[in-house]
Amino acid sequence: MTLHATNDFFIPARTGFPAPAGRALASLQPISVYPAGSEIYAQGEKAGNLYQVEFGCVRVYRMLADGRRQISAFHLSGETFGFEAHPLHHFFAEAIGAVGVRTLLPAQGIDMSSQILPLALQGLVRAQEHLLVLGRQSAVERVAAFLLDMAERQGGLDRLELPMSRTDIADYLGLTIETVSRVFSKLKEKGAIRLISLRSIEIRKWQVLRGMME
Amino acid sequence: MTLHATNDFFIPARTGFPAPAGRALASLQPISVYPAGSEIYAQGEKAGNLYQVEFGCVRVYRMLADGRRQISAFHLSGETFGFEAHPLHHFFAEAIGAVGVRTLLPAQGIDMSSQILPLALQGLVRAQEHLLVLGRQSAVERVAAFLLDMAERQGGLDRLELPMSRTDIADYLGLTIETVSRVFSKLKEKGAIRLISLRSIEIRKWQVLRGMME
DNA sequence: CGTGGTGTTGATTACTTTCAAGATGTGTGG
DNA sequence: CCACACATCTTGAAAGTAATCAACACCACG
Repeated sequence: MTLHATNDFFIPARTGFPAPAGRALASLQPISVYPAGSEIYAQGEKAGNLYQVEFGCVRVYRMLADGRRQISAFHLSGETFGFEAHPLHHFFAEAIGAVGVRTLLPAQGIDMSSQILPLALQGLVRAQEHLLVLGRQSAVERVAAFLLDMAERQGGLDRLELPMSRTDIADYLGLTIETVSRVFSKLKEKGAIRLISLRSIEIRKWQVLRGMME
Repeated sequence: MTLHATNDFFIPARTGFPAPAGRALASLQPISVYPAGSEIYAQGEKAGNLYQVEFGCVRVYRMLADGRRQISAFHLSGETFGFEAHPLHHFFAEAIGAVGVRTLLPAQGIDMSSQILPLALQGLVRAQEHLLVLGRQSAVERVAAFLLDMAERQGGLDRLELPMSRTDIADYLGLTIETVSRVFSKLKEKGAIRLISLRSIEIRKWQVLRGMME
């Protein structure tokens, strides 16, 4: 699937998520809109650009030869992704739903390291914290951690939106969709959460979820 | 355990591992020697320094309240660690065996971002690749990936040294020591590896290990 | 030559996956 | 607006993998 982005499109950044930070980095760049499921970059492609999400959600992932997939991160409004240590991409990035992305071109001559470094470090800490979840936490703990993380990134309100499918959640948490579904049901039974719709959740007992993360 | 490093010690960087890269970053800094098991920094401490391993091996990890531990990375000679996005450390760093470390102090006024950024990105890619291992690979695959990674970082020779205990390996791979031990035995039976000693391994069938990573 | 720490091996248990079926939701065309 | 079809999600039963519990072997140290 090699859909291309509709370029040079102006879209007001209305997302329901917190306003993007650090926009000063490249305010002149236009926003590209990627349709649902389209590829932003692929493993093996030339890397170099950075991308800032304006609205929507992006998944960054890696694949094994047999089709197993691990999503290393979801990126919501205001977050920056596309960091690579080498000339070629090691990961895939795809739009979940329609996504508005500001491409930050590597300015020739100008060193933006000091602006980029904090963003890279943010990603590094996030990844390392996720290692703890994948390496040492049970299915329930993983889902609880995920919900709390998503809630926090959306402003810490009781109600949160899940822009991604169960499959995406499973591939992010290192579980199967069935297990994710079962855990959702269990949390629902316990009254910790309420499913307003499939992609919309209300957290009713923060303490229960927090207690599950230890 | 708050052992302190023996400072201002000159130790020739003889390690058996590849020579450190990027030493120009702070060639003036003295080497600190941390004794086996000592703490280099702890979660909650003020962050800001970077550390470059001169010899030995460092483990960086996180803990859950109930004692579960996830090692997010081992750092060998020449590698740099200590990156943090926030003013306080989110992780612990400890010496495995005796370790020589060059502390890179944050130079006031001078912006070293352009030198630090590639190192941070290296760590980011490493962490994200490890996510795939923890999230989607079986015990055997994890151990195989670990051995190949260690071998590669030590020059790609048939013989490799494991500076860390089985417990450390388990906590890095998200397994128990029993499972790690069993996988080692299984690989030994298959003739893929030979245990020269507990901490010294010969890889006899690279293809078998590689095949296990998919 | 004990002694404590580390590593190995075996038996059982527990959790997650896999396989399978059914339910719910969404989008399209009539 | 409804009906159908496909995709996504949920639930159940069986199977598999790694964890846990337990005993023993090995190694380093005094």
